[in-house]
Amino acid sequence: MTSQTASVISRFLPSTHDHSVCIETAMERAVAICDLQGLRLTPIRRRVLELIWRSHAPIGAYAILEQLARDGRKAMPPTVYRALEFLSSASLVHRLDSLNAYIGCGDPSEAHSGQFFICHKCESVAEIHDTATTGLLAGQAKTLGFHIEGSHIEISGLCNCCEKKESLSG
Amino acid sequence: MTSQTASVISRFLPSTHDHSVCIETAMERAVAICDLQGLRLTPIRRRVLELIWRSHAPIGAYAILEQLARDGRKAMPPTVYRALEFLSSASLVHRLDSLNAYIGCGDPSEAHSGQFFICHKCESVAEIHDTATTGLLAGQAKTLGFHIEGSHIEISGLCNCCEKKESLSG
DNA sequence: AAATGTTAGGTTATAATATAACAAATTGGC
DNA sequence: GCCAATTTGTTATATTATAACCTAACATTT
Repeated sequence: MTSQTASVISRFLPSTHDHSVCIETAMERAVAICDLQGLRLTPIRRRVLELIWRSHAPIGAYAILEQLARDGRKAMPPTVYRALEFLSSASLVHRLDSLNAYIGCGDPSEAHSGQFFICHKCESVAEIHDTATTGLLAGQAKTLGFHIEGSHIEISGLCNCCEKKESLSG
Repeated sequence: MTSQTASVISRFLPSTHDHSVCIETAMERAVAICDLQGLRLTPIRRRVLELIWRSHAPIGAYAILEQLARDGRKAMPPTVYRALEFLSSASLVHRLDSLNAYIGCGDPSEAHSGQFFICHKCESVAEIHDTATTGLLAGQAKTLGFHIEGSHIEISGLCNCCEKKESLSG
């Protein structure tokens, strides 16, 4: 019954997966894309992106700041927010408004705003890009007389893994 | 092509409409619903709700605080946030995460999270409740192995009225 | 009336998130 | 090297949100 219109950008992965591979792949893609698009992935921006990917869960600006401090960099908030703005505008990361936090995007090939499923227990996130959903919303917008420019679609709940744990302890 | 599954909770209204009617209707409904559900719409909560409705645009907690101050109340932040939590949980208002602001809900008959179309120019908001959209997302959630508990769907762009103005000035 | 429980609101302080404004340094093109 | 543009540093502050503890109001039972 699920439509064929959705591309899954990131799934819920078992906690056993080798996340270092995710990070490496993401960083390589980021370099390639910035190269292609003439964007400057400076050391700070690169490091912030890497820190976001290293965090399994969405990470906030000030948590990133702490990590930078551990690197020995004495970064201040504007530094981080600037890097986040750059990365967001390049779709290398997405901001999750419901958490005031950022998550890496595995498919930054073009500007987009995905749909996010956020587990409020383990804080893992899956991102999809479902054109059927955006199509329906576009239809509704037309009816309302509204010109869509961007969207934030964040669904909260429990991933399978956490739901199982809940039912065991319940 | 628009589905029949969407109920429009609030539309984009001409700026000429008599908003005092909106406010009165909303307040009467709120009283009725709280009465029915045994919820206590205390003076502060009532006043905060009214202030949210009086604002045509989504309004933030500190703007509400200022308004309360003009009433002569010397309210502090927790007072407002408590009222907002009460009103949110009763679906009398919705929080718009993308704006850190609140908007009144014209159909608080049951707990729900709607879909919001937010004009970033005039700041007006339309709310719909489209079961086709939520149905699609539910299908995607099933595929991902995710148990949905709530959603925040916020679409930003321009309402018809503002789009016309843009094209004139452009 | 006194004791108790429950809910709402008051008060103080501070945490957490984000940006303005301007100065300095770095980069890329010439 | 020099210019122009971009990026980063720095200081200060704005904005949003909550913790923790106290008091008031009211209802129920004793």
